[in-house]
Amino acid sequence: MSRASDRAYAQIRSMILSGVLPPGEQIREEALAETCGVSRTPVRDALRRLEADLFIRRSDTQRSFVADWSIDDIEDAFVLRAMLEGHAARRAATRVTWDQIEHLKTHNKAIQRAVEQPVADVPNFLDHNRHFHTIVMEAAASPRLSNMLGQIVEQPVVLRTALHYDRDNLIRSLHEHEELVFAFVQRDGDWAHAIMTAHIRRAFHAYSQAHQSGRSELAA
Amino acid sequence: MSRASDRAYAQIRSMILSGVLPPGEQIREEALAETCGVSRTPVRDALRRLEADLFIRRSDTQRSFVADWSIDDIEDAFVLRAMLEGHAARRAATRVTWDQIEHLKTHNKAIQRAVEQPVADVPNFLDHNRHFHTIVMEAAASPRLSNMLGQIVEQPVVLRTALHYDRDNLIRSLHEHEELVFAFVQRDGDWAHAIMTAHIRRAFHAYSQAHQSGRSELAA
DNA sequence: CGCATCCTTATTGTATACAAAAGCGGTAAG
DNA sequence: CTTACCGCTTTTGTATACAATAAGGATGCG
Repeated sequence: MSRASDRAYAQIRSMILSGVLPPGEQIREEALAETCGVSRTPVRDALRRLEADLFIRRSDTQRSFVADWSIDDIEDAFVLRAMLEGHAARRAATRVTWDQIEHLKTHNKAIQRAVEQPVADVPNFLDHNRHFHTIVMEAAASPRLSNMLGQIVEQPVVLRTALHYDRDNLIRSLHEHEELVFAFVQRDGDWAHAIMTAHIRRAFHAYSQAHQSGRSELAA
Repeated sequence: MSRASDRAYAQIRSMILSGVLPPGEQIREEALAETCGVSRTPVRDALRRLEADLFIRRSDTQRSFVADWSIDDIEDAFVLRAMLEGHAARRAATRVTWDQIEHLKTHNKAIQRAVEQPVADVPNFLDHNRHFHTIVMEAAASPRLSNMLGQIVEQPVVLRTALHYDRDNLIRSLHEHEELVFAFVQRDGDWAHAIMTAHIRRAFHAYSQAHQSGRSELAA
């Protein structure tokens, strides 16, 4: 898409995610335009998209505010993600190609290497984890499903989740990926669905626990 | 929202729904601006919203076209809608307030009146049907779910579906709504889920049949 | 005759100026 | 002391002009 409105979108989004624009903060188009070094026109464009993504809310009188994501909101997102990605896994089980299965195995091996490091290589874990899930979505062959998941799976949340993973969670995550591949090989959609649902819900509980124990640092 | 961009949105939307802008037609901002009697700015605003509503698609080079859905796309959307709205019904069953239940009953009575007309009053049917589903979504209390469903439930498809409903389908639809209210009163999430899933899938098959038998008129 | 490339034209993206509307504060009346 | 109203300031909405980019067609080369 267009350069200026894209930059504005990415920049405002990252400002929200990094906390520069805290939840509840009112958003003034002109101020953002100055920050991003563009005029209000592309900023307004970006705000529209961010509003559609639920990063921004508008009052009844057209004022924009940074959305406030409570832990409940995040659980909500995880529940939806579990449902959608479980559905994707079921579809994928009967559609995935042998070539895709090979790719999934390759990524799992890379994840294994990342986990087996003396200090777990989280960036690599995340990278291959993302590719793994992307391949599953491709195998599910439902553009709408991919599109919706893209909106729900906020990488910052994924990042925070993984950052708080202990080794046990990392290994469990890997094993779930491996099991999912087995289910694909067996063309067992129900099994794939169950594994993926459990995979996402375990991730939520890891996030939730880390978030609770990490409250003090946020409050400080 | 703002007057000009609202008028533009409503007008363009109705042009798409009425077929003045047929599927696949390229959209030129300036031409629409002239038609709506406003400048390009609010038209662009409206196009963004219509794009989010999937009334409009954009090519990789930023050209806008009236969306054209294949039957496979539509089935895909219906499957997702059944899943999401089924989930919403389950959540709603344990959260819906008595006040909301009263509203649901009111809309069902209005739907009944619309259906009982000598010639079914489809606009009224659609209007109260939409309100009914909106209340269910509100009762489900998941903003993300509402948001995603808003993207998936393509109003042109809903409209066409209802336009092709025969009286039998209209009555079945009403009965399903009534059953759903019963399930809510019983706080039976599983029942609500099942009814809603069946409701959506019946709608798909009605659409599918109407679409097939209606091909000739579209081709003409 | 086919195909690549450049040039023209059509269309979209961005900036700026101005208009409309909402918030805010002060003042005066009850 | 409260409240309603008025006008000033801030913020958003719209129009217009201009810049950038993509489509379509002509021209020249193989």
